[in-house]
Amino acid sequence: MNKKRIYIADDHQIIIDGLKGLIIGLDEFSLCGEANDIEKAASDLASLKPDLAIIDIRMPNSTEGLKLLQWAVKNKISTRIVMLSMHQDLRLLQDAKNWGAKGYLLKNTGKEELFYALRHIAEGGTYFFEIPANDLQTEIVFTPKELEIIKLVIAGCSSSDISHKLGISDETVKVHRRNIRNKTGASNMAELLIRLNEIGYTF
Amino acid sequence: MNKKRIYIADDHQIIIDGLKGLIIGLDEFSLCGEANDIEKAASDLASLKPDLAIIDIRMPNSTEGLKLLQWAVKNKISTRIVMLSMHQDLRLLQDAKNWGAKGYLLKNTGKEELFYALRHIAEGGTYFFEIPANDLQTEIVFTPKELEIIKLVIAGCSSSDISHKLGISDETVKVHRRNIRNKTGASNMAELLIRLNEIGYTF
DNA sequence: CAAAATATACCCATTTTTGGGTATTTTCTA
DNA sequence: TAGAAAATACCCAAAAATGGGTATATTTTG
Repeated sequence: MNKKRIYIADDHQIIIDGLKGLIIGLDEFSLCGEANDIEKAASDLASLKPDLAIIDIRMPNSTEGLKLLQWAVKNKISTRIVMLSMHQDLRLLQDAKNWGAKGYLLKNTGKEELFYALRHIAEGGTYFFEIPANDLQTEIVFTPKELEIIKLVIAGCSSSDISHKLGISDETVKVHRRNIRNKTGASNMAELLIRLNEIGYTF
Repeated sequence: MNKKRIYIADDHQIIIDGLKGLIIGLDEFSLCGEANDIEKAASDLASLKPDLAIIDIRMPNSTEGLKLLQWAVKNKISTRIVMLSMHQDLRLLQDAKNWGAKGYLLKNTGKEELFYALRHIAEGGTYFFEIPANDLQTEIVFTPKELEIIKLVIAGCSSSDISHKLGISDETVKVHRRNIRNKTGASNMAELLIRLNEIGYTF
C-alpha cells in the first residue's frame, strides 16, 4: 500500500510538531514537509506535490492561508487541501469551500475527528466542520472596496488616513465604514475590531 | 524510574492532542490529564497533583490562563507550571514569571526546545523563552483600574458605558483611557485594540 | 440591454473621542 | 509617617465618529 503524503503549513511550530506526532502513528499517511509561512509552503506544494496539505487559514505577514489555497487552485496543484482554523466562522468556511478546499477543521477538533477527516479526504471525499445552527451567523459579504477599507481599519487608520491612502473622499470612506459597521452589527470602532476578529481577521 | 506526570490545559484540542503525541514518545514523562477550560484544569490540578502542567496563557471566557497560574500559586499547588503563549511579549512573560510559572514557551517553539524545557523544568529548573533584544518592548505596566477598564474596552464599551458600569465619572474613564492609549502608543480606539491584541489581550 | 449592486460624495446634527490642562483625595510603599 | 503613585473629576477646544438623509455615476450581472 502506498502511503498518502501529507504536507503541513502553520505558523505555530508546536502545532506542526503536534500534528506530525499524531500522523506518524497512522499507517496510511507519511509526512513530506512543513512550512511556517506561505511562501515556503507554495514552493513546496509545487515541487513536492503532496497528496494532502493541512494549512492554517491564518498565517503571519497578514497574508492569509486562504491566499495559499487560492494560489494552489490557480496553479492547478493537485494536492487536496484542508484548512485549519481557530474560528467557527461560516464566512471563512465558505470562502475555503468556494476556493476549492477539501476540508475545514477547527483547531479544537480532537484527533479522532482529525483522523476521520484526513482519511475521508484522502479517499476523495470532503470534510467540512458542521457549524451548529445556533451559531449560524448570517454570512457577512463585504464588497471589494469594503475589504480594502477593512484592511486599513485593522491597520489602525482613521477615516481621513484611509481617504488619503485610497485617494477618495473622506465622506465616501465614512459611508463604507458605516456600511461595514452595519453589516457586522458594531456600533463603534472598538466593537468593529472585535467583530472582525471573531470573523477571522488578524491584526 | 518514576515518570513525571504532565497535565495539559489548552482551549485548542488539536494542540493538546499534538502535545500528547509528542510527549507519549518520551520515556521520562506520562500524561495524567487535560482540560479545555480553566475550571476543569483547576479542579484537576487540585485532585491529580501533576508534577508538571502546560497551560495556555490564553483561555476562553476571557478568563486568562494567568488566572489559573495565580489560583494554583495561591492554593499552594505543587505542580510546576509552564505557560504556553502565542505572543513574544515581555509583559506576559514577566507576569508569568512573577506569578511563579516555571517556564514560558511560544507556540511556535519546536519540539526539541519543548522537550529540553520540560526536562529542565521537571528537574527543578526554569525555562523562559529569550525574547530577542530588538523585540524588547518597554514593558507596559497597567494599574489595577486601568486593567479593569481595559477589560470593558475589549468588550466594546464606550466611555459612558464604562462609567456607568464602574460607577465613576465619565471624565475619569476618559483619563484612564487616555493613559492607557499613551502607554500603548495608540492614538485611537482601533489602534488601541490592535496594540492590546499584540500584547496578548483576547477579545 | 435593463436592473441591481457598488462606489462615489455630499447634506445635516449629535455624540464621542482626542489632547491638553489643573486639582483633590485615596492608597500604596519605602 | 512622608512621599509617590493612583484614582478621582473637572476645565477647555478641536477633531473624529456616529446616524440619518439624498443623489449620481459606474460596474456587475441576469
